[in-house]
Amino acid sequence: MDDLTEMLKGTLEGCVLEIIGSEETYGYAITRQLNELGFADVVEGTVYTILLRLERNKLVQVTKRPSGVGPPRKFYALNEAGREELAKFWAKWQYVSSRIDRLKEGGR
Amino acid sequence: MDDLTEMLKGTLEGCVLEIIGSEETYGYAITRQLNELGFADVVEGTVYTILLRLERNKLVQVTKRPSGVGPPRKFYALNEAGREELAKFWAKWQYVSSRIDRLKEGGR
DNA sequence: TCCGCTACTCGGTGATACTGTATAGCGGTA
DNA sequence: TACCGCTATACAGTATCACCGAGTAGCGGA
Repeated sequence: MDDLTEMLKGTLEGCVLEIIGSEETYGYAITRQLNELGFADVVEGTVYTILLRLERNKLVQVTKRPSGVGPPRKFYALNEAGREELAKFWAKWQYVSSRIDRLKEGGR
Repeated sequence: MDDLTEMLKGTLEGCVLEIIGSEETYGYAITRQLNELGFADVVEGTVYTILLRLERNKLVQVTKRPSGVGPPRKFYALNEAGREELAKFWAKWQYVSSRIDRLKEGGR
């Protein structure tokens, strides 16, 4: 599948929120998870910018822990604001994707 | 529904392509159609920038026709390259939306 | 000692939708 | 006549986002 970056704008952050929401985890692992999910071209730099933004917007709680296999990891967990943001994201996604699917089916 | 602009990045252009593909039409009418579809906050300026981009990228054929109720209209129709681009857009949409839905359902 | 994997940071880029303003044709009305 | 509202397009500037590339750094194995 060729370049998906434009289509991921506005949704990749939500995906990261969802991943964090289901389990406390860190940037490098999130990148690997996204790759396995089918977003093969998403690289570390992209995920880290999203994570720093989430931190700056106070949607996550951050805990640094030693790794054993490399530098320390920054673990992320959603706080209350983060959970609200995630719910809003899925509401938007539901709204937008249903309307685009309707357009696709010629329903208008 | 609050601001959808970020989520529409990368998809709004495809929606415009789809609308043009189903019927030769013009900017103002496309805006009204998008509004009725549920994209209530999309305004003329946004659609015109997309149309000018499509024209610049040679994905559409343009015909100017008098209106009777106002200034002349620029009617847009897809050419062969436009139809290919539209097919690619729907393939990407299918790919991305199915993966996001899977993430949403916790399938990973 | 070097390489590869793990792990994070940060300045800069390109694409996209949006904002705001300007221009302009047409009909109705005060 | 003057004005307003609807129709219709264009365009310069802005914000946001994902991405790129380079840098820093810990750890283990060849």
